[in-house]
Amino acid sequence: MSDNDPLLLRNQLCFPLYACSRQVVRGYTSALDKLDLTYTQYVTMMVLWEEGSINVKTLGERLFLDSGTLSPLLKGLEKKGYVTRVRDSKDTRVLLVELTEKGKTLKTEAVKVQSEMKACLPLTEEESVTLYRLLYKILEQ
Amino acid sequence: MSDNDPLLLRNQLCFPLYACSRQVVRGYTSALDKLDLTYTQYVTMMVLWEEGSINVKTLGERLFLDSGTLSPLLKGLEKKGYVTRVRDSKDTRVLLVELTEKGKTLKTEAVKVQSEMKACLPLTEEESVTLYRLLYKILEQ
DNA sequence: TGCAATTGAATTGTATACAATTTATTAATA
DNA sequence: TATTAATAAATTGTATACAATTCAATTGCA
Repeated sequence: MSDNDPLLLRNQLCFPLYACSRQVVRGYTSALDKLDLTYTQYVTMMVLWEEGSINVKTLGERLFLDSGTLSPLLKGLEKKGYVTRVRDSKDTRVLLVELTEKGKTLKTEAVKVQSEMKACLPLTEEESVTLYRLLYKILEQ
Repeated sequence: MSDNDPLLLRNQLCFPLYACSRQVVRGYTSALDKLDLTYTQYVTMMVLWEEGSINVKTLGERLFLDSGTLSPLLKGLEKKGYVTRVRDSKDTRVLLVELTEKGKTLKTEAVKVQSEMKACLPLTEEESVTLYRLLYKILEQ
């Protein structure tokens, strides 16, 4: 078991990525309790706060998620009263997801969660930018 | 909707972390098919290739996972014949997980998967080191 | 020693992820 | 136009994650 054994967990890049992602999502989970949102629902709402309304396919492209994840998730958001789900009359295959007033209102609370979470991050502004760029470099490959 | 709106998905650090982690895990998933391992099973095996045997609590500390995830996962690895699960005779609360011969043998194949995956990463060696350090800085907070 | 507190796994319940398949609808073309 | 191909969601099935609870065993200590 040498230190440069590529199979050691501590020599892997994928593992801290995987563990760190879960840790951050876990951190958000408790902060999001007061909004009655899970982390995945939260990022979905973020797209909706930006777009107002969006179809499932486009939403999936933004979040790198497919309908297998989004279909039940969006039904959950509808049940909470944050979005409506309506078929596009031009093409009934397409489902349009739209913010309700209640969903729009939630954004105010979300801003607080966001700054709260950002304050937890033990990185300088410069380090955050570096991390951000490296992650997108991988994502955009 | 201004560009410096902190709630925009593109202004978040958590989102690329979350999306990137899933993308990398998804990449491993297909490469790991030939080993009959999922990604989480793979990192578990990595700890075992390093340690030989380990109890569930210590394994959980290494992987940042709890028994809710590990208990069924380890049963799966046992069913595949890669590990054995035996109670510690000194303290029967403790479950010892140990590599089988078949499990040890698998490491040879895993080395190939590892170099295959590393080649896919669009980062320079220096960038990888930077990313690694930033991720552990967050993980160790 | 007797028993309350602690500990280590397992279990329960909920919510993802995601590959694969299915269903309904629309587009394309012979 | 009649089919075939393609597309968008939904569904199905499997495997995590993880909080919360349970269960059995061990420790601490009055």
